[in-house]
Amino acid sequence: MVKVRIIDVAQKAGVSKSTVSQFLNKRYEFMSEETRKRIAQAIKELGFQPNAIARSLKMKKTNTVGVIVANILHPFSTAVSRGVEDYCQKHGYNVILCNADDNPNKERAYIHMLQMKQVDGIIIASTGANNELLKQEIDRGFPVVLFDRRFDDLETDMVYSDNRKGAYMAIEHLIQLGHKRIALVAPAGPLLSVRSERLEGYHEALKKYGIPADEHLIKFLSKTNTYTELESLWSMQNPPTAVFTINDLMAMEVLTYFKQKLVRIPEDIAMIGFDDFPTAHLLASPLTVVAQPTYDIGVRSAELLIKHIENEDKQSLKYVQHIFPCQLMIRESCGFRKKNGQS
Amino acid sequence: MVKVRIIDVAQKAGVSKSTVSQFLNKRYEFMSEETRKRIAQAIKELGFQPNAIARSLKMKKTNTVGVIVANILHPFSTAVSRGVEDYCQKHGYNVILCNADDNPNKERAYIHMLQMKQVDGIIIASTGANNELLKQEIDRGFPVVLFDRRFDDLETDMVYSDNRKGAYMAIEHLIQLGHKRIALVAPAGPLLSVRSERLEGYHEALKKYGIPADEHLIKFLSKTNTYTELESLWSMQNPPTAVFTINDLMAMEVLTYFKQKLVRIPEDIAMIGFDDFPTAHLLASPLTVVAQPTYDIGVRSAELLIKHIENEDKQSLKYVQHIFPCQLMIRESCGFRKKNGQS
DNA sequence: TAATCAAACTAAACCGATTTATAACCGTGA
DNA sequence: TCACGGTTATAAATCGGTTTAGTTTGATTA
Repeated sequence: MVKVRIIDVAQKAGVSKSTVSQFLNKRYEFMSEETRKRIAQAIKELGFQPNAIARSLKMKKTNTVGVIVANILHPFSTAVSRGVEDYCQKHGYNVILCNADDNPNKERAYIHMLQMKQVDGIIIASTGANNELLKQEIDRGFPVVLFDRRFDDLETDMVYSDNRKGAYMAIEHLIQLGHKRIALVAPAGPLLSVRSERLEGYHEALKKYGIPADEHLIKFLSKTNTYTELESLWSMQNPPTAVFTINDLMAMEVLTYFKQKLVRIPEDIAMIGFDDFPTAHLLASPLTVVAQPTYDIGVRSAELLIKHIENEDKQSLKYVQHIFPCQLMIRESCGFRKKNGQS
Repeated sequence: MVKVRIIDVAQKAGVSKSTVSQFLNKRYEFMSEETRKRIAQAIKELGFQPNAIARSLKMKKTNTVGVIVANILHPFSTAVSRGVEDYCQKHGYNVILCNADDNPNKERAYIHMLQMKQVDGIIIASTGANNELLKQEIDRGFPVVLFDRRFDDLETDMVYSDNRKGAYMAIEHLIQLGHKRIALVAPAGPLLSVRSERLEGYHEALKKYGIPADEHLIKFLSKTNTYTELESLWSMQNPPTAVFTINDLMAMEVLTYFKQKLVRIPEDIAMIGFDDFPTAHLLASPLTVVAQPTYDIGVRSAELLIKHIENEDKQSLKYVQHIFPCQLMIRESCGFRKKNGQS
C-alpha cells in the first residue's frame, strides 16, 4: 500500500513541498504559470491525493461532524440523518452517524469517541443523561446542536417541532369526529420534552373541549410490557374509541397488536400517529398522522452547526431555537375521507 | 477551545511524553507502580483525551471504515448499514456512511474522499461504473468488500444473496397458485447482477413450468416513466394476474399505483415483492416477499472487511464469496393464507 | 575498583501536511 | 557597480501523538 505524498509530487515537479502545498490550496499568486503546470502534471501522473489526516492535524479541523441519534429504529431518525448528510455533503463535511440506542452509556462513549476523533461539532438527540458532559463541551466552545428534544439546562442551538400543538391538533381532530375516550400510547423511560409536550397537547385539547381525562387511557410501553399494556387497554370495561400513538415506533406496535387481534381501523377504533413514515399511506387503513418535517429538521440542524463551526468570531453568535410546525395528514384511519391532508 | 495534550499530562506527572504514551498503550512493563499512578492521576485531573488524528497519522490507521450504499432510500440499504455499524462498533471501528444515490459521479467522489480520509477499508454496493478505480485500489492492497452486487471483474470479498433462487421461489409460488401471466417490475438503469439474476430466476421458473415468456409483461421503471409504464401494463388487452416486484422501492411504487387505481390485492391481482421491509406485514394486503437477511449481510461484510484489515500477512488471505439464501415469506398478497413463512 | 547489567525513563525522529520567515533571482535606477 | 523592490520559491517549525535508540541510575559481579 504505497501512498503518494506531497514530497513525491514535489520531487517529480522539481519544486519544494511548500510550493506544492501552495498549489493545493490554490494560492497561485506567487507561482509562475510554468511551475503551476508542472505541479498539476506531476499530481496527475502520480495520482496524488492529499492525506486529510495530516492536514487535519495541522489545521485542527477535520471537516467531519458527528450525529448521535436516540434510536435508529425510528424512521424519524433515519429521515433526520438524511437531511444532515445531504446538507453536510454539499458543504464539504462528512458525517459519522452514531446510534445511542436509547442507552446513556452508549451515548457517553460516542461523545468521547467523537471528541477524540476531533470532529468539528456534534448534532445530537440527547438522552438527557449526559447533559453535564455536553454542557462542559458547550462551555469550552465546542459546537453542539440539539434536535428533537429540548433541554432548558443547555445553552446552544436547538431544532425541534411544535409537539404540543401537533398533539393538540390530533386530539382536536378526534374530538371533532365525536370521540371522547381517546387513549394515548407512549414509550416508557425518562420524561423528555418530546413526550411531555405531546402529553401536554393531549391534555390541553381534552380540557378545551371539556372532556375529563382518564389516566387509565394513557399507556407507557417498554420492550417487555407492550402486549400486556395494550391488552389491558383494549379489554377495559369502557374501552377507548380512538388511540393516539406518540411516535412512529409506537404506531407500529399498536398496529401490529390490532392486526393480531383482528381489530379493524377505523371501524373498531380510530387511530392517529405522530410521525409520518414511508409506507403510512399504504397500510391496511392509511394512517392519519401528525407529520414533522423530518428531513428539514436534519438540514436545519446541520446548517446551524456549520454556521457555528465556521464562525470564528464566537462572541457575535446568538443561540437559536428553531421550532418547526407540524402538519396533520388526514388519511383514512379515523373513519372518513377528505380530499387533502391540510388540517 | 483549549485541548489537553500528552505533553501537558507529562508535565503534570513529572515524566516525559514517551512515558505517558507507553502508559496510554498499556505497556506498563518498564514503569514503576509509582509513575503509573501519577500519570493516571494527571490524566484524570486534566480530563485528557488522546488526539486520534495525531495517532492515526503516525500509525497509518484510522479505525474508520467507509460504507457506500447505492441508494439510501431502499430500506435494504438502511438495514445493511445497521449490520455494518453494529459489528464495527463492537470491534472498535467507526463508520462513515455515504449515499451514492445511484450516481456514478457521486460514488467516485465518495471513494476519493474516503481515500483521502485514510479509511482502513471500504464496503460498497458498487454501481459498476467505477470498477476500474476500485480494481486499482484492490490491487494496491486496499481492503474492499462488495455487497449486494456481484462483479466478476473484481477480485475481492463479496457478500450477496442467492437472487436467482429467490426469484425462482417467488415465481414458482405464483405458478403453483395457478398464475400464468406474471408481470415483473424492475428499475431501469444498467444491468447489474442483482437484476439479471432475479430475471434469470423468473425466466427459469416460467420455463420449468412450460409457461411462455411474454416480454410485454416485463417493465423497467425510471423516475419519469413510472406511471405510464404501469398504466400500459395494467391496461393490456390480456393483463397480468400476478406481479413480481424486483426490490422494495419497486414494490412501493406498484402499491402506490394500485392504491390510486383502486386495484385490490389479491382480489384483482396477486403480488410478491423482493426484500422485506418493516411495515410489509401491516399493509392493506400484507405483502408476500422474498426476504434477504439484510442485517446479516451487513454484519458479514463488516466481518470480512475487518478480518482483511487486521490480517497483516496479506498473502494467506483468500477472497471469499458469501452467498446468503433467501426466504419466501408467505403473507396474504397472493390470495391465501398459510401458517408459516417457510417455502 | 572497574566492568556489567537490568530497570526505569527520555531525547529525538517520524507520520504528511501547512505556514512563516527568509532567500534567490532578476531588472531597474542612481 | 551597487542598492532596492518585486516576484517566485524554499527551509524549517509545527500539529500531537508513537517508537527507536539511547541514557541514567544503582546494584551486582569479577
